[in-house]
Amino acid sequence: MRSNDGSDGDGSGGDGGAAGFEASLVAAGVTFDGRDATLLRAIADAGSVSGAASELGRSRARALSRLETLEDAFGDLVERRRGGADGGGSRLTRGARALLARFDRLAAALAGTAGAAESVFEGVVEGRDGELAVVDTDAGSLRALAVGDPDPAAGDRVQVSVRADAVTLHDPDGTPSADATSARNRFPGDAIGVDRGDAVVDVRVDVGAEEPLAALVTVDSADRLGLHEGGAVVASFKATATRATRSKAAGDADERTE
Amino acid sequence: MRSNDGSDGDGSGGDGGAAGFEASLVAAGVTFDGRDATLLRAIADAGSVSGAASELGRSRARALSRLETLEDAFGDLVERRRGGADGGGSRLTRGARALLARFDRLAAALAGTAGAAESVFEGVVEGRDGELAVVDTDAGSLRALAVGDPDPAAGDRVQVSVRADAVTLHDPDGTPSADATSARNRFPGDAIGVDRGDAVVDVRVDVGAEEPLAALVTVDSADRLGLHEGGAVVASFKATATRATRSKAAGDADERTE
DNA sequence: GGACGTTGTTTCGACATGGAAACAACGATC
DNA sequence: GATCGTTGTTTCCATGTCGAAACAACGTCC
Repeated sequence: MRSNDGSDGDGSGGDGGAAGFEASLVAAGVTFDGRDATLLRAIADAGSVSGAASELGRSRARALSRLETLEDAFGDLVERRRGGADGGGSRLTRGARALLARFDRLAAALAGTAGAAESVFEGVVEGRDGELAVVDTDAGSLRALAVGDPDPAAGDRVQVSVRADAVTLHDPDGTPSADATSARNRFPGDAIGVDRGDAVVDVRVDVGAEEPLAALVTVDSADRLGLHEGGAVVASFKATATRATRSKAAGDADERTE
Repeated sequence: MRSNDGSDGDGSGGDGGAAGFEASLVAAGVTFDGRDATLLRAIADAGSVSGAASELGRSRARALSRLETLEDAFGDLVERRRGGADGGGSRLTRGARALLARFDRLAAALAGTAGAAESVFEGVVEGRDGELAVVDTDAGSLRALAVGDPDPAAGDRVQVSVRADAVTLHDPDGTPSADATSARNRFPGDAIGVDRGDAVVDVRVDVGAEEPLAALVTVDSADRLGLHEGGAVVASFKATATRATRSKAAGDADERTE
């Protein structure tokens, strides 16, 4: 099992490179990326395609052409008016605003995902229960959502990932609530890393796997638990917040070239 | 507040289009995308760049050129050998395998995130406590991680998002555990949608906001709670699993064009 | 030494992308 | 009717991307 800290040194070059990643929406073979979002926003701000193109240092013909391509794939995005007061103008459709919102959410989700440490377990699927898979890992048996194409079947080697922000920590002597908590994956272990921020704490828990399980909790929670390095703790996370994907095969062919 | 079901009909065109989105890594102005990952994997499989290029229907010269560009940005990726047994060959470096792993994790995380319904609340930041923000929403006051660039400050209008898989449901008559649960955002409400799958249940909870809060729980949990449409339920989610980002301004200029 | 199959490099040509420029059309305003 | 500033459309040109093809170099194997 490995912990992946999403901000581990991608470098900071390039236009979108501050974050080290980019996300885009795809439909009908057309990609809606940050450049397209910028164009739509500039149109909304300027109230016209010509104003937006000028602002962005782009050719109006190309901007219009791009809008047509995007509209073919994503539906109407810009209402364009020729003549009239102000000579004409353009405004975003509801569809455009929805598309931008979706793009923003994707970007935010990615930023949230990339910024959140994620623990990865290696394991083997022991069985399936509908959308859930029971996976045997070094830390013990756990339940996870089977995702990917194709999703993992019994016997498959999988990688199980869980975000640090999905992990809840408990006092090992506490009485677990009888309601939803018994549907959670639970692992007792020892806190081997406790890094305090202003209001949140990064915790690493040795649950018996190769590498520690990462948890992100509030300072309030940590204090309430009396959390300290070396102390015993119980980590839990929902089955539905746990993902199992089939392990990828890259590198298997290396032995052939030796 | 809106719920965003990440799989809401993007269409299924294009190479990566089945999922409706793509993510890529960026370093030094160079983008590492699915096409690059496919090339690296084909090289590992074929044991040579020429074999890989042939398999992919690409020109060898371009594949080699692309590898050089990628290596300038991401470090050594392919060890290439000219002559020798088999005439030569190529193998992936550790760095290449790490890069592929990182790309896969990003893709998997995004797939996991996008496939999970996400509830979005509108709100205003009332105050900050280090990395956490206290946000006033229609559903009530909650705590969330302040993310984005710049991250939200007191007084900012924000969008608060929480994944359905981060939401835990409780019996309203149950005794909350005294440990970590009191650091959670908690909202009582009524289940207005209960859609059962084989092993997981999509639940929508009316918590008093404009749109319902989405939760993804196991069938076991739902049964244990006696969850049914119209029934009272308490929803909770960790502050550290909640994100607050500043609201975007697109569309504000629309009134100017009226 | 010749054969083999790879990497290394270059040239050519086709296609895609995108800015600059120009002409045409539109509808409100004066 | 003329003016204005937008949209609509087209052409031209420069740059970028990428496959096809060819020549060169390499090191093992026969």
